[in-house]
Amino acid sequence: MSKPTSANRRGQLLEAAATCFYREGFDAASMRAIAEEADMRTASIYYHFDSKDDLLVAVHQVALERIRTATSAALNGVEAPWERLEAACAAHLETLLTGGTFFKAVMRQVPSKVAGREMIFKLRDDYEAIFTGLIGALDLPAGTERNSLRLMLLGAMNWTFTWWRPRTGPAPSVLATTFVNNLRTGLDIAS
Amino acid sequence: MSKPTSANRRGQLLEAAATCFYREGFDAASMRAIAEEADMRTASIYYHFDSKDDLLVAVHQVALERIRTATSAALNGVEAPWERLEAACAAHLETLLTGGTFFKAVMRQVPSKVAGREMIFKLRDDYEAIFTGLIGALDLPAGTERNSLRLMLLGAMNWTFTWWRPRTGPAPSVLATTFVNNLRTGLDIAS
DNA sequence: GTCTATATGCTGATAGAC
DNA sequence: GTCTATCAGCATATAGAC
Repeated sequence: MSKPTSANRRGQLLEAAATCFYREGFDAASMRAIAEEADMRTASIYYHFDSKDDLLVAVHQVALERIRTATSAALNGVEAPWERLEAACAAHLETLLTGGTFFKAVMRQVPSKVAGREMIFKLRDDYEAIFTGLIGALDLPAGTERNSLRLMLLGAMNWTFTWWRPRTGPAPSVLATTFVNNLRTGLDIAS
Repeated sequence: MSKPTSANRRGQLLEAAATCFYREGFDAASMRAIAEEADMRTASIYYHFDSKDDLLVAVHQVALERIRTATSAALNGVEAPWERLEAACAAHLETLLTGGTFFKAVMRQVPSKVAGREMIFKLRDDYEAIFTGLIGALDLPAGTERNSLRLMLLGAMNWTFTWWRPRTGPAPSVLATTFVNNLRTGLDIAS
């Protein structure tokens, strides 16, 4: 039982792949670099995964499953619609910014030639549906574009990884409160 | 005068590079593909640019200079602070979404190993300073985080290229109005 | 300015021993 | 399950003719 098994090496490999994909980008990350990060030889990867593209899809599956769980869990016991949205944003940003390289590897443009691209988009869409539900539950002014609102909020959040830095950046939960409050309360004091 | 000159071929090459960088991503775009797109041989590129990295920096220089000009021009004759912000957002989105592949090639994560990375960040920061100014001119509620507000708005806008599609997506100017109004007027009707 | 030809190294992936 | 060894192809970049 203490010998390497397919299962535990697979997880280790996924972590290594996520790290390399995040650090260098998918195309620039070589199978050799991933193997080294996972402390094995290049050929051994192919026992666990059929191809580099497969590895990218698998990283997305794990990452989006984890962030979906975290965001859903943050909603437990929160009742008011705006508080629920804020809780979900806090969990999303917390996971994205401080949850490890896994998520930063995933919240970016998908390479155009990857086999399994459609699968990756589906996984992402499934996760983002949580926010469609939360925004659907809000009592909004007549004529508010809920779809644009969701994309605006997700865009603001997913762009944070381009500028946020561990020590100097605002705490993810503070950022979530700021973003949601900027939308909730009007910023134009003259109106 | 009708012969190829350094100047006109250079521009053609930059367009070709932007197209390839956008379509395939920087790392996946090969010098061969760029050469083919520009209708020349690979070796000829090196007469105009020293390296692939140089080409990326040059694409950024042209793109950011153009979008800076467009956004600045949109402010002419607009006086009210919120209207100025909206006009700038409309110009930004218009250029980004319908101004050609140049801009979509630029508004994305910068590859980590590119020489001239710092220059690219500087160019981007210089452009984004326009928005720092516009948000600085707004009369906002006490305690509003202007920096977070800028990053939120730029994030929402720069993320649009991941989901916006020419025929089905909302017009850029409509999108700008929606984004700015979502911030300007409070969305929480109970407050 | 653009070409042909090529140097040199790295790529993803496979074969087959252990 | 992991290894060594290797394949075939493509990468950026250069040399030098025209």
